[in-house]
Amino acid sequence: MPEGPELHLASLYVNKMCAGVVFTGPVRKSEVSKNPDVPFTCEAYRITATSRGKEVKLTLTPMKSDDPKERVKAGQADQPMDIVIRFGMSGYFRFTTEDELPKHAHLRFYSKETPCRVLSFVDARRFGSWQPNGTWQSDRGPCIMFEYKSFREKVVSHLSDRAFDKPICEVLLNQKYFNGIGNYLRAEILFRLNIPPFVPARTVLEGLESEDLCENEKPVKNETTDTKTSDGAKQKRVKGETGDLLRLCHTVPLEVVNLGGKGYDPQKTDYSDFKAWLQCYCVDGMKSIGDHNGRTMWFKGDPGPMAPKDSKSPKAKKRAKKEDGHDYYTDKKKVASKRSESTSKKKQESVTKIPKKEKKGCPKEAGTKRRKAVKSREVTEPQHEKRSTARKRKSSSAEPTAGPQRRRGRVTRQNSK
DNA sequence: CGTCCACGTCTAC
DNA sequence: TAGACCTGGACGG
Repeated sequence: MPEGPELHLASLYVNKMCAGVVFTGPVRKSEVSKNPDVPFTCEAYRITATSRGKEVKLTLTPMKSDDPKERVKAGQADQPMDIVIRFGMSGYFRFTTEDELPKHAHLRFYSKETPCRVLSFVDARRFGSWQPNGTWQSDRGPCIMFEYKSFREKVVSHLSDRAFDKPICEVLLNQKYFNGIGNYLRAEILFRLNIPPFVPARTVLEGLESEDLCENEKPVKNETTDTKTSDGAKQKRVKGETGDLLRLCHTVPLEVVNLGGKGYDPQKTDYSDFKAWLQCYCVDGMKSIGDHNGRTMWFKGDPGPMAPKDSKSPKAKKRAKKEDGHDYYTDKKKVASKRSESTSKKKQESVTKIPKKEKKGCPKEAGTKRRKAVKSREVTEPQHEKRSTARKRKSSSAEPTAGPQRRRGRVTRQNSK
């Protein structure tokens, strides 16, 4: 469960489950983990957590002891220790009894209770990592959810950085500026504003103010914001009910936090609320192509000018290792797209592939009905906005029109040229 | 059974 | 800009 919202929900989970619980002894690591040992042991300590972007920090705090001398002799901690954890693609926390330890529980903290319980950092793929006595990774930027002001200022004041030469969808994954945004969030955010994913990032971001004028506005109605029609330059007309791109990098993740559940976690029972929340990522009827790093970008409509010509894919990798020298036959697969057209106008359509049957890789609803999207046409019709919670769930089964609609329009494609 | 795909970094040619 | 690093679920044959 890896994007900002999931990491934050994980920290809330730890604080809730471990409130009042006393832990004891050494912190234990699985045999198979290549991460460092955590040199901490204490007769009695507590655990609390905080999150920042895509990292969680656990703080182990020794409880007061009547006999400091004894403690020191026993090699016990008397000072708190912070452990900074990154979740990789599959990390999460679980608090269980000792005999219910989840498979892949790579870092464990034991409680002092008698049927003892264990707080585990579970990580099936082991892409996650931790650092004892750690600090927030220095090259990661401010948290998009809880350090919004500095996050925004940092982006706006660094637009000349070459990092912004790339397509906006790829820049959104750059943790130096967007700490907490991941693959599903970038799709949902760009979708809400109808921004083509492969448009140069700087083009989309320049003109945004370092201060979010939206912040102190009420529910903000159709605040249409003027536009200093005064010839040249940018006209700020941002804002609307939604806000600009940077603001959505803050509010959209918070929506997931407010869903409660566990965010992206197909195995979870309350995963359906999250699935119902998704409007674009893995949604039927949406398009998807691999970006320049081989990550799947989900979107609707125009891919934008910087879309990969020949959708790359780090797939097509390991080819038989038999022996035969000749096998530079290695890749093919999605190169299936026609080659037609060619120069002149960049008509896409060859790059975008619409899900034929079921998209692999996107978790199906276990047991329940799948989410159907408006396959026929894209809804342009204003629906009744009804924000609020996604408590409904269920959303009637056979509803063919339960999908994502709600186009807000107003793209604000500024830029000069 | 085998292939493809997955919420993310990392480092090496 | 490729791989490497991993496990496991969904599909296809």
